[in-house]
Amino acid sequence: MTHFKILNKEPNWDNIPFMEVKSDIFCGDAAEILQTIEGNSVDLIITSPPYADQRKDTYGGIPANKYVEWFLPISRELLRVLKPTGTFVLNIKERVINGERSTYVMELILEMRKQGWLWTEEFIWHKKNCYPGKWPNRFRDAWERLLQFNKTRQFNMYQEAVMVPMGDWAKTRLKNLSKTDRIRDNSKVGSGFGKNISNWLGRAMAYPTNVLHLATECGNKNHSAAFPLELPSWFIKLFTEEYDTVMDPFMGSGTTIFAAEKLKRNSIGIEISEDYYQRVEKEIRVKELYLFEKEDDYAAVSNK
Amino acid sequence: MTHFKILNKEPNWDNIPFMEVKSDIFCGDAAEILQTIEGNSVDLIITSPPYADQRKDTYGGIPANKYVEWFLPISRELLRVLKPTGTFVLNIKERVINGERSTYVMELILEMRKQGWLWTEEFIWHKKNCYPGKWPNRFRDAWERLLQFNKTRQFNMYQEAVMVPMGDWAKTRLKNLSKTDRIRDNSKVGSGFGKNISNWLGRAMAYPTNVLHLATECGNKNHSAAFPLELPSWFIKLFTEEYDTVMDPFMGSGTTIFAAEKLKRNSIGIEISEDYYQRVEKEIRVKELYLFEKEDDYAAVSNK
DNA sequence: AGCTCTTATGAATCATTGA
DNA sequence: GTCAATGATTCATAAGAGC
Repeated sequence: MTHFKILNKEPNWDNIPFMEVKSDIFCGDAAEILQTIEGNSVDLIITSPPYADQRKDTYGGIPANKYVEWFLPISRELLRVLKPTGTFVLNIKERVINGERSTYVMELILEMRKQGWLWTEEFIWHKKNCYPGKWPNRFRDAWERLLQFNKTRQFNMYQEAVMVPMGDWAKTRLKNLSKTDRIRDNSKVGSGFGKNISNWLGRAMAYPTNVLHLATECGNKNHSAAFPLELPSWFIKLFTEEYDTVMDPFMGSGTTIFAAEKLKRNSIGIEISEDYYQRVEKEIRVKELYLFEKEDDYAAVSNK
Repeated sequence: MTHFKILNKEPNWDNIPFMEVKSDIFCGDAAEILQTIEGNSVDLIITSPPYADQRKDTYGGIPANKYVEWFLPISRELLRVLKPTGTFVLNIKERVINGERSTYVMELILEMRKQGWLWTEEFIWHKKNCYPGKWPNRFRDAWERLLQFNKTRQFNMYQEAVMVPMGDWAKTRLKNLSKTDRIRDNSKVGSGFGKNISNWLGRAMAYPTNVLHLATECGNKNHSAAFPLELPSWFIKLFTEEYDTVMDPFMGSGTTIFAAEKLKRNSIGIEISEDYYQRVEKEIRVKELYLFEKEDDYAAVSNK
């Protein structure tokens, strides 16, 4: 009954969303289901598609040399459903084949650009607790690509939503502004304590970089999530506002969908595996039940 | 006279190399000079060529759309001079052009594979102190690629040489090492953190991953190094043994050459800028002088 | 010696202006 | 219309100074 605790601590019910966002999930092939989705309707697509030759049981194991031609019809549909201001974040990493890194990711980027995608940025997900192991000619692989694609150069980005706490230096530095800071500032702004430094005042937060340090999910719930909840959460905060629509065409265990719900974004999920689909649907229903219970609690509270 | 201090503290001269390794440096165009180098003679090539449109003053700033065709003749020669067991580490990062990441690095990888290179691995250099800045649609760029290419699948790799301390105790111990301790240790063993410290650390060592966390060089003397000394040092230790040959066809300020000297590897450097070349040559001569002085000191000590 | 405090700056990127 | 030059923005790190 964890939620009762939460309820007791959070008596201001007005702020709690009640069925405000919805999660539409579909079971089926991504390329086909996508055709039923309205164009220019999605604010953020974030997904971790099956990597080549992996998860054979689920996706039939796309061979590395067929990967690009398999993905291109999907990325074409994604381009269609995405809003002009939207963003597509693709989590992917090439696997090692015969001692070499495979090149399908690079080929995919080049082909997607031909489709009209802009390859705006490549974030690095540094996996702090990557899989252990030892090989004679290779170290542990501790990073994955997070490729950012856009439809236009004018996409939405809400940088303030993902600012991180600043280091301790800020406090001391602001107390005693160094000579260099003054000089630099004066030379550029030319007016004593310029704009820059006043921006620093009272600021405890800094903008992040394009390197994300996240651990992989370690809680084993029988099914492994492609990425930790923080990963889609970070991009959802960065590229969408509340009540925007987030899509994951390879939903898997539903990490993206649950991150969206938590952040009050509508979401669309597609999953080909009946098993995964059922599990996510069940979890969504549990959440709905929780919300209904909360409605009862709300009535009880207002009766007091 | 800093080195006299070091000498006084370090009377055991036997461990110090005396002109054991040589550094051959050339001033000229890399593609041309390379043709004079013997085939199958180099154990490790590590370099940071000018990035597209970068370093215009030195290299004329190769445009992004000409980059691949500019580099391919060089990489062909590098393939020739590298030993079959050798490794080529290429430090590079694509720049942003018109809001998009440029694709020349990916195209280069694809073309180099056609030349016969194996694209074995991609290390990430996480630049902890990356360039500041703020833009409406982009975060600070905090990483660069370190592409590993090989001639054959049977390349030399000495993983034990780059093992890292494990656990918090080791970290704080390392952090608290005084400067003189580090210098003394380096000068004696010539291989990063040597005997003394590894004794303190005991057996608590782990293999690293393919993500390197290094700051860019700070407090430099007028000329900027492409990468910090630790970067070539790490790869030199990983891919070569003492008295092997290390090459940097874009020597720049000579970071790779000095790292090789310090680790007792022979080195070959090529640099097109007369200015950079002179500076490196001068520094090499200073080191030779230092070694001669040391010989005198040795005589003095043994007379006691 | 071991702290804290001070100082300097780095393969950057975007919007704007001027040729 | 293109293209080159300029100004504005800004944080983590290390070396050095001071106690």
